[in-house]
Amino acid sequence: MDESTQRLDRVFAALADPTRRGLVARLAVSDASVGELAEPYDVSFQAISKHVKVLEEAGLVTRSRDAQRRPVHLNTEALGLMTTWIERYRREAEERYRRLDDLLAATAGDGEARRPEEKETP
Amino acid sequence: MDESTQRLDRVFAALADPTRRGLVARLAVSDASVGELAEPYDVSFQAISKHVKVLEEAGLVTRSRDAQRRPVHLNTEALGLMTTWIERYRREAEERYRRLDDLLAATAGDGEARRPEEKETP
DNA sequence: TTGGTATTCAACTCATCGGTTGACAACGAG
DNA sequence: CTCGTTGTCAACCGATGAGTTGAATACCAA
Repeated sequence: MDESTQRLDRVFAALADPTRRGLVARLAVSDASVGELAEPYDVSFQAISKHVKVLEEAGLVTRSRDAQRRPVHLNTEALGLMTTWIERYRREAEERYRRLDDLLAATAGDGEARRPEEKETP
Repeated sequence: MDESTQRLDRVFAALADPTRRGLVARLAVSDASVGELAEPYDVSFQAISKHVKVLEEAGLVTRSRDAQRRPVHLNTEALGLMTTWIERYRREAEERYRRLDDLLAATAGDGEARRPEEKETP
């Protein structure tokens, strides 16, 4: 399993949890301490600390290394990694669907409509 | 837990698995049957069938309903849902960082650099 | 009907995950 | 130094997830 594959595993898994997505949304507004992040949630402080750790291991956040004040900071580069992956395949598929539509339009009435991936008169 | 929150949970969780990301990448090229999808993998056919089910429940793929041939089809709308979520916060954060840089540039040499989210002379 | 092909369902195992509580560590303020 | 604040670590629990194998279903074909 290659390095970038594991990175993608971690960022997608990190955002698969609604609490962690909430933390990311909060951090988009400003950096915050773990205590500040935990305040709106019903779960224990430690649970939020764990969530932040997951985000950190995914590379989605970083922490300034000064003792008491350990403000959590959103890393937009990691978010960009995900959109790059997603958009690559979304665009590839949409481009294909567009070509398929063109083909169907061009051959309209010319016998039965066919999916292009099926063989043409083998 | 609201409906769109659950939907986001499922799409992100679906792409947190390298096998499922591989299936999505494959499906971007063309629709395919479960058997075709399973061929490149070492795991059992049933395991791939399960993965496809996860993608389907996340809304990432659909299946044409004709008996034997049950071709799996990539749904680009679900991919768009994810990028919409991610890009919203990425842009929000990047905009903020840009403003912070501007502020720091404007006040360069004017005392010590400060993070804008900390109170100004309380 | 009897196959054959393609796919799903069911039951099970093992690892991981989100949550809890309790103890511990690091530091600033008094 | 001692205290309070802030945060992490460790051990545990119940649920979920990915994988397995074996049986069942659904349909085309001979």
